[in-house]
Amino acid sequence: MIETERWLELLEEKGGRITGPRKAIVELMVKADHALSPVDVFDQARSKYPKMGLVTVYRTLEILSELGLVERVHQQDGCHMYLRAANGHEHLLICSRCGKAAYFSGDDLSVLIDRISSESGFVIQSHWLQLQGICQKCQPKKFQTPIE
Amino acid sequence: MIETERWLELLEEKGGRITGPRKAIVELMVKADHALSPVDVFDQARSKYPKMGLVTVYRTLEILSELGLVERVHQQDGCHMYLRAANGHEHLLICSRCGKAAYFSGDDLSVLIDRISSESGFVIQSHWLQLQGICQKCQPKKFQTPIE
DNA sequence: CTATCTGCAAACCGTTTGCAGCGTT
DNA sequence: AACGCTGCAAACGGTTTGCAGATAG
Repeated sequence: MIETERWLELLEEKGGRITGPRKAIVELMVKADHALSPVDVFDQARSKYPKMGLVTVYRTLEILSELGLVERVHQQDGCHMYLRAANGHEHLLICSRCGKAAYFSGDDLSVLIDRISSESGFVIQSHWLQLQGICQKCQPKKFQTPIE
Repeated sequence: MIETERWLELLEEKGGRITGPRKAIVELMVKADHALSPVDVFDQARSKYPKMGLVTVYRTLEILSELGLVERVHQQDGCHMYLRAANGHEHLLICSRCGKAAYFSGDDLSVLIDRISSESGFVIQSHWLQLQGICQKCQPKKFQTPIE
C-alpha cells in the first residue's frame, strides 16, 4: 500500500528508524476505519507482530501524531481514541454506536469565521468540526443508546 | 445571580440536595469565562468553601454534566477542562493561549449536513464545531506558541 | 430521622519513564 | 560499531471507590 510507504518515508525523513513494530502500527492505522484506542492498536498490532509492547504503541502513536499522520478523536466521554488525521480541509463524521469513521469536506465556514472574528476580537487560527451520527450498518437498531 | 439559582433548582428537581460545596462550584462554573480543570475548580471553590475536597469537585462536575449544564472542553492535548455548556446552537471559541472562552451562534450547517448525510448514509445526530484563536488580550504577544 | 453528601485514604488504571539489551543502518 | 528502538517493570498522576461521620430536608 502506497500510503503506508509514505508514512514510513516521513518517519524516516524525521530521523526515525523503520522497524517491525512501527510497520505493523502504521499499516493498521493507515487502513483503520474505526477510532482505535491505544489498547485496540496494541491488540490488532500483535497479530502482525506478536512481541509488540503497549509502550511501543504509545510511543509510535505519539510520533505519528507529531508527523500529523494520526490524530486524537474526541467523543463525549473523552478523547482517548486515535485515527488517521484529516487531510487538508476534511472533517470527521463518526458513528456514535460503533465508532466507524468517515471523512468529508466541502464545508465553507469562511463567512461565519469572518463574522465571529470581528465580533469577538479573536484572531481565529483554526476550526474544528465533527459530526456525530449513526452509520448505515448500525441503523437497523436505530436510535438506541450508544454503546458504553 | 439568576442562572445560579436555575442550576440549583435543576439539581434539586433531579433529587439532589443543595449543599455548601455544590453552591460554591455552581456559582463558579456559571460565571467561568475560561476553561477550568477539576483542580482549577477545586482551587477556586476553596476560597468560598475552604473544606472542599477534590472528590466533591469530580462528583459535582459529573452531576452538572449529566444535567447538561457543564461540558468538557476539547483541546489539542486532550479534554480535561470544563466549561458551562453551550445553550442551544451556540458553539465555542477558545483562546489557545489563555483558554478564554466565548460562545457564538449563527452557524448554518444544515445544507452541509443534508449533503453529508445523503452521501455517507449516516443519520446525523449532532454536530460539534469549535474555533481556536487568540483573544484580544493575548494579541499583543501575538502568534507566540500557545502556553504549555 | 433518614437518605444523601462529604472528605479522607486507598485503590485504580491509563500513560510515562528508566534502563539494559536488541536491531537498524 | 553507533545509535535508536524495544520491552519490561516500576513510577506517576489523574480519577474513582469505600467508608464512616456530617448534614439537608
